[in-house]
Amino acid sequence: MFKALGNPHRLLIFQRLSRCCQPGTRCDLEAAIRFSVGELGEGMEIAASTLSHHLKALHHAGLIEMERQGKQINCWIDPAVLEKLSGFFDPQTEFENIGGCDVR
Amino acid sequence: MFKALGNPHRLLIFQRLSRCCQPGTRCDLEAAIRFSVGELGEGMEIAASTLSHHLKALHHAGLIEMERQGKQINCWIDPAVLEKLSGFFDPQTEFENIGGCDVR
DNA sequence: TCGATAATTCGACATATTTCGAAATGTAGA
DNA sequence: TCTACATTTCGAAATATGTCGAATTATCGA
Repeated sequence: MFKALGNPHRLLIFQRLSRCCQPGTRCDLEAAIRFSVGELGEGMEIAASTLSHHLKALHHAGLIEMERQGKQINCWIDPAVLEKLSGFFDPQTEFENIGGCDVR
Repeated sequence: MFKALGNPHRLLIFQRLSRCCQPGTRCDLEAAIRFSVGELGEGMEIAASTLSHHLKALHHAGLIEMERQGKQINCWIDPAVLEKLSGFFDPQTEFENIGGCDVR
């Protein structure tokens, strides 16, 4: 997961998807902010194929979810992933691997 | 920082240093667990030069502190780094760059 | 069915990363 | 001062990553 976040383009994509709810609100899967692949690439000077490659890496790492919605593919972050990641840096929390996460 | 944590050896080193205090205890700089370079490499089948290289990368990323203590060099994590990193994954927290952190 | 739009797969290439061993540096103790 | 120990610096080599353009797949609407 950290390897996936270690690339500037992928980190930016992840950050765009991270702002999943308004301040004072609690995040849930339904409220999770969603962007299509094309929208995520806006402002990033990167070829479509490269963008696709990065999204695949993020998904493969278990960081983002993807689902086709008509012509486009929507991406979002499961709030549980954010909680797990946050907990990783808390010495009091015991870290466990997350579902779709690709561990070698 | 995530790029630095993205390597399995470096992540292991970071995790060893992360358990900075006992459950129920609050972490502080004094209580931070410290390991020498040699101790950190124990059990990792890696050349000393490679270990040194990884430690340098972690330090350069602002993840660990290093200080010579006689013949050896001690390493530890500033608890503030753990809090910052934890906060990065909290949508309610505004993330700011940390002191020694190397941003490009 | 055909064309347009959205995204992915593939192959190629330049650049980065990981790793090692040999040599160098810094420190403590005999 | 000389030696042993701990660690770093310096190339060099193998492997991995990031990037692109061209071709392909999937879906919608005329």
